[in-house]
Amino acid sequence: MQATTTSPLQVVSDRDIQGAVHRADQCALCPSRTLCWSADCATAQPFSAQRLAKRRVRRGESLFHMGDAFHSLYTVRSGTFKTTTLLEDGRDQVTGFHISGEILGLDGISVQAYQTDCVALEDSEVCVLPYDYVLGMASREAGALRDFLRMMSQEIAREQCVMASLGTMQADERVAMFLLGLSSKHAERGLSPRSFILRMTREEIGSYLGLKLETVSRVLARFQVAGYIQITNSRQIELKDPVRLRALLTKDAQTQPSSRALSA
Amino acid sequence: MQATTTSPLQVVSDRDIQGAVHRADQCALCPSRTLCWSADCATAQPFSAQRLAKRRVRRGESLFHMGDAFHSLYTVRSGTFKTTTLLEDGRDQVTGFHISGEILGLDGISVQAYQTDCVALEDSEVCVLPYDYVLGMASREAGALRDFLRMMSQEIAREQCVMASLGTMQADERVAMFLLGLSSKHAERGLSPRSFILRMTREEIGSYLGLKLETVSRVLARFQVAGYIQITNSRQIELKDPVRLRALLTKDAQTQPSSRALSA
DNA sequence: CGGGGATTTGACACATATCAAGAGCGGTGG
DNA sequence: CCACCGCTCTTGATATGTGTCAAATCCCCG
Repeated sequence: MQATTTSPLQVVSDRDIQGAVHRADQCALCPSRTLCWSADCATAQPFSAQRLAKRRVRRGESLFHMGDAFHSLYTVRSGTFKTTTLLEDGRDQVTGFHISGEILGLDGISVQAYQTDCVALEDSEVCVLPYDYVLGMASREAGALRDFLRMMSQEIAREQCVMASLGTMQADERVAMFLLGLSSKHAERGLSPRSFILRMTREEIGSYLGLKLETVSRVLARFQVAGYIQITNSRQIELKDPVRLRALLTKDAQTQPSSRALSA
Repeated sequence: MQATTTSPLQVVSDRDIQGAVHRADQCALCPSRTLCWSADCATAQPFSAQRLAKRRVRRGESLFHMGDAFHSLYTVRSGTFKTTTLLEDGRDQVTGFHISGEILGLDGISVQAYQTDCVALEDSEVCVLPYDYVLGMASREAGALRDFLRMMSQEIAREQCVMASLGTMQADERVAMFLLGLSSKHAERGLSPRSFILRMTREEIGSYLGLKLETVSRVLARFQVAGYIQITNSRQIELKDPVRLRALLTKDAQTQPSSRALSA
């Protein structure tokens, strides 16, 4: 705990200082190293003098709230987060689930206030990237700028993908896409793409996919009966047949079993 | 037409050279000046030496295709564009409508290839922003970097908003939000927020909102009967009662007329 | 003036929401 | 250790919003 050390970081809030500071070289051990933008930075420009604060967020706690003043971005070091938006009439919707290596808070830049709530779904840890620091980094280091823009662009593309699924797919396809998306995220991180734990509730999945929790539950049940997946204790998922699961997304009406066939 | 002039721009493709070049000071007259990122740049750093190519895109023509190599961003000078994604099974979905001052192509940065198709809905014109030029600009000018990140962040936030509407709203609300969104875009540009032309078809609106064209048509018809809007020639829209239209979005079940009430 | 896409409108089907009840599970406290 | 509580999840019966199919009209464009 060297939170009192003089630091080049200008806008680290009190809450952000809570966690221990760590050196860039520790990023070499970070599980999200190859995915983490700040780790890339560390490679591009040795900034061992720099210190990035970490912050722990326990299950159910918020990393930031909608409307909070925007000062920092965060990269997930460990754990899982959900981001949600609150609609005018009180309903809210999950806009994303995020695990190690992903950047949180990008939507806050435009209005200098976070546009979403961000809550940990399990005990988690993030790196704090003060925005001033990010801007400075991006100005000085062409590589950092490029990487950062790439991540923002990726987020835009990801959301377009979700929009497409919400707009054109039916329940079976949405859930299949959701499971396969989780699977490939895990694969990118060297974790098993076939077996993982759902850290979110059926309701949260439904909110993300524009479905009700009962529908999510029923679809998962059908997938299990069809032998596509195996569910243990509601949360432990094993993809028994990723190929047929993926086929649900590319179905050309006539060649694929309809949802009715699945329910039979 | 000085397309043969030696230019500092490295990666302007042949197609991009088609249009006339123009000087930064012409941006002073650009209708999207206050919204256009490149115009802001012009203000921040005089770059009268720089030349930005323009490009005309006629109704129905593509500005870029999904999968095309990514070299440039574009800002809309005049006209209207739609961006669409193609799903694996052939269905496609409109992910956005764009008018003057908006930036196109942001999703291409991450993979260096456009992730969407972009088609003009009427004869239109764009400024070409070669990405190398944008990167250079962002490195040299702190203000340009900030503005650019702000626009990307805004795009992320916009998409989150659409996701929320696709996920939780029903047809009436989606269409109301769509109309009000168009209205405020027009207001930002000093155009009438009450009266404007829909440059897109019912099918394109439906695709954007995750509805079928018939549903869009029916909702608009109900809105007209209810006195919320006035439609002339299918495409000319006048918002007769924006307040009640907005109230549809904030409805607390009991106080608002249901969709059934509207249809009666 | 003709033709073809866009739009409207109706009847009906169906996927998903809604409502409801019960089971499973983990945590907590006696 | 067990009993209880609350939350999550499952499953069934029914309701309903929207999709689907079809036909007629409109209107823009050549």
